[in-house]
Amino acid sequence: MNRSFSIDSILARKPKRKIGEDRLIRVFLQSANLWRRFHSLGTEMIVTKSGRRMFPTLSVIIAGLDPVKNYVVMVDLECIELKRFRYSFHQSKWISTGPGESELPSRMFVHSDSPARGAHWMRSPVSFDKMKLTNNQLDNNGHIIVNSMHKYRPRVHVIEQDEAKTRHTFSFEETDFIAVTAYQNHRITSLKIESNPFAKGFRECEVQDMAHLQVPANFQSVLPFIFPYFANLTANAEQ
Amino acid sequence: MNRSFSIDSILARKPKRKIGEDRLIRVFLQSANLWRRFHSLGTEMIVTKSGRRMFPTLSVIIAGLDPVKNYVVMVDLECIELKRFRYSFHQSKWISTGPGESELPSRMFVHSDSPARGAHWMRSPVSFDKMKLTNNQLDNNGHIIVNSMHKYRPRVHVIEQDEAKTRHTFSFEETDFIAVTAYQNHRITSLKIESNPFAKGFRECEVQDMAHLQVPANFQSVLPFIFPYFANLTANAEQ
DNA sequence: ATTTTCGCACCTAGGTGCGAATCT
DNA sequence: AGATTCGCACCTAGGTGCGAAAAT
Repeated sequence: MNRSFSIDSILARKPKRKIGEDRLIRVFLQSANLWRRFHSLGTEMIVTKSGRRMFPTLSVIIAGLDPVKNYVVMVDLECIELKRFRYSFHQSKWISTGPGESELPSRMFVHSDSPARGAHWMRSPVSFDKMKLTNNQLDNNGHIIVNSMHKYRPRVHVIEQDEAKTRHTFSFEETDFIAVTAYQNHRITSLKIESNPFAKGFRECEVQDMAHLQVPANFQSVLPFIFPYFANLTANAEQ
Repeated sequence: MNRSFSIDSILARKPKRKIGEDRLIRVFLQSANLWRRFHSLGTEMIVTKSGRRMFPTLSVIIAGLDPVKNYVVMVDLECIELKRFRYSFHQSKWISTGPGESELPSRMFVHSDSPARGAHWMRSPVSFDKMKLTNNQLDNNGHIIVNSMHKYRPRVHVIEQDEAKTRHTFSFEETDFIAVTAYQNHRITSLKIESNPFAKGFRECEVQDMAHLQVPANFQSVLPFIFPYFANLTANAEQ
């Protein structure tokens, strides 16, 4: 059957979308499983004067950008509960202790690839591993300033570099964390040690069977190389 | 005395320069003294399959850019003598041995800050320390491909990101080098070891006076911690 | 005979939590 | 008492030339 359309109805149609218009930008969290393991325990992030990385690292996969348009990608921290927290070792949980610090707008961590075309951002996961948190309110190293014992949620911002500078913002509940100067929940400590390669030194290795170990035949010839080392240790200890 | 000008002579004058036009871009070599010490001996750069950094690092100070205009900064290598070289240990000098490989156009090392505004490039020295040289003609890590035993001169290119894409190219005689897979001139080796922090392990330290060193009092108590280590070494050696 | 490759010990540079000391 | 700081040992990650072995 043939269909006919009135001129009016045709003119009333929305214009076809132009390429690059009304795109649906999507952002997916990387390492979501690891984030969830921390989240279920109550994620803590160490914060220091000189700046400390986050672990897990915030890293996202971005889709739906215009490959040839330029974008700036950045992260900031939203203080998601305006109160101060304290960890009750007794109850093994965080309890709020009154209103928190008045929160200034968070600094932005601009990803160093910015600005770059959509094709670049979508080619591979975008990692914010260089981002550091500090509790130094006077920091001038460009680190993100937070208040210890407060709760934050990272936000990823994708800004189109045209006249409109349209901003798209994404965040993930799994990445909530409380800023601390020292870990409170020892389960968090354990999970960090277990999963962060840089903390491998604190992992409890499986105890090896050392029954077969013997003093090597050449041990005597090796001793002279050891003496200065220990002598040095002693000398230092005496200072 | 009054001077008069004919209408014609006034019309024949060049128009006044507009801001941002006909700028005199200048590029200065960093660490020029170090480069000259190598150059006077005949600089050699190690080249490997997996890629090797240059030392000294090519680093330049850029001046005369338009602060708000965008530029791309890149480096390539010009093969400056189309012949193959050989080091005569006898005469302690490089001698040419016939025509070299036919040289394909060099790959470009694009500085990772590109594109950026003139203000950014002029703010601090622009270092190409991430650039790596390879002799693998099939390299797909984006390293700069060179022929061993050939002579090169790095070129710095500054490209204006406008319609014209004007390219300005700079190079420095002090940065000439011969690509090698192993150092030929032992004076070059010595100067590399002396000046490259990563080669500190090969420096001849001043021999310390160890007369004061003695076996520490607690040496016996420490021994158990050493035994497994050496036993391990021996076990490995026997495998 | 000359040139290249490869594993290695030894570095630089910097990211971990620990625990004693200190601050508030 | 709770929160923070700081030096430290122990890691990751990767840039050095060495020297034996291999390739050409």
